Amino acid sequence: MDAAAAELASGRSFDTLSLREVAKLAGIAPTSFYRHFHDMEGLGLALIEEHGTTLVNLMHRVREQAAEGRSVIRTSVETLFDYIFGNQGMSRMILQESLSRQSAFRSAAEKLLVTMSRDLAEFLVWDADRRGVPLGHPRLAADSTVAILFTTGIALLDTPAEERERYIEAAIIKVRMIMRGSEAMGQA
Amino acid sequence: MDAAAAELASGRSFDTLSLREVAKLAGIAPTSFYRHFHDMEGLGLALIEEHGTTLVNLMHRVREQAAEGRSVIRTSVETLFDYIFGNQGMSRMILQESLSRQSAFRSAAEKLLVTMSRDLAEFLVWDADRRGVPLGHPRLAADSTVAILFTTGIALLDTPAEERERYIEAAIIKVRMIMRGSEAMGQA
DNA sequence: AGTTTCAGCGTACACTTGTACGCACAACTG
DNA sequence: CAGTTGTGCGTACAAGTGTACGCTGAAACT
Repeated sequence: MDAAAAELASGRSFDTLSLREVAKLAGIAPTSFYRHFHDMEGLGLALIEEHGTTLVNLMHRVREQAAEGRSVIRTSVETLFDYIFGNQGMSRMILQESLSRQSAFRSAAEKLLVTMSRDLAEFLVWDADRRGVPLGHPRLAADSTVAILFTTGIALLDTPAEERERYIEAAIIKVRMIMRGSEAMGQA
Repeated sequence: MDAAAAELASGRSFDTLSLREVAKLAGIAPTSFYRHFHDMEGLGLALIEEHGTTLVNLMHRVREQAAEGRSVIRTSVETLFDYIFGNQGMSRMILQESLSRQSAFRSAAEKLLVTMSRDLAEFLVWDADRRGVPLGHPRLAADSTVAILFTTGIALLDTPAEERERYIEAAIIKVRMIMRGSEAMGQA
């Protein structure tokens, strides 16, 4: 799994990755691969699974901590972007597979994004209630936010360092814009 | 190009597509491929180029026509989704490549999305002026809209027919939400 | 102590891949 | 009519692919 993740991080797409290659990088014989996974598909699913739970837990924790103090939006965006930066290969893979054709990968990746969206929606509703500001279509707002953050985050990876700060600020504005829109729709 | 597009439409990802395979599907010998493209990369770029200009022109025309009568948002969303449906393979490829590692593909795909976003922003500003409603961060609003529409559109492809209508309505609400947010930010 | 399970290995096979080379024929161009 | 250019072909090769088969030795049970 480490070998595959490392190769993904260096830009390779998962389906150009061969069983033999992964085995060689992991320092085992090609045939020994089968002791661990039935397939390359098995490997891919295990990778998505692992990073998925990590990511979901991470965002959970961030929202709990951020409630006391700084802007939740800013903290969440920055944390997610940090994670994407630290796990470039996997993040790219998850988003790309969620856009692929019906397959085990696509289901796994989509499940993760849906979970993140559902969790975020739950938080948004709770937070809006607390502030007494009704939201319109909170689930759709969360959906949009997750989509925007992932696409922006991935795009950020190949952006020259000096422009990154500007892009992150732009992402924060985008999220705020969605929230404002949702609030406006909640009042109507 | 037709052979490759057909294969993409059936769910294959571009980089699992081999030169020999494309040649066979096109009914020519593998070596004849080189008479047309220097590379598989050449083929891919030509495909993106072709569909890119088609798509940009299509959206242009839709906005001109839609100005007289129906909701611009609704018409644009429906037209774009129709295009994505009619060109599943290419649409998927463009979006996936825009999320890949720095490469010729990624540049080409990104260029297309940026163009669409710029065009949309231009229209939004013009339309907002006309209605006397100032927009906040129109360029970011357009960015978000394009991202949302493409990701939603691709996701729609593998959605059972009976749920599609609901998803399309959801996409329209998402876009309206962004517009409302942009307007709210424009007033502040 | 005896047995089972686990994780590794080498060899082998049939298949696919990109591409170098040189030849053949059509369609234009002068 | 001679020549150039564009598009096609078959053959060949070295490299890489997934996986079947059966062997090993260590670790973990019973």
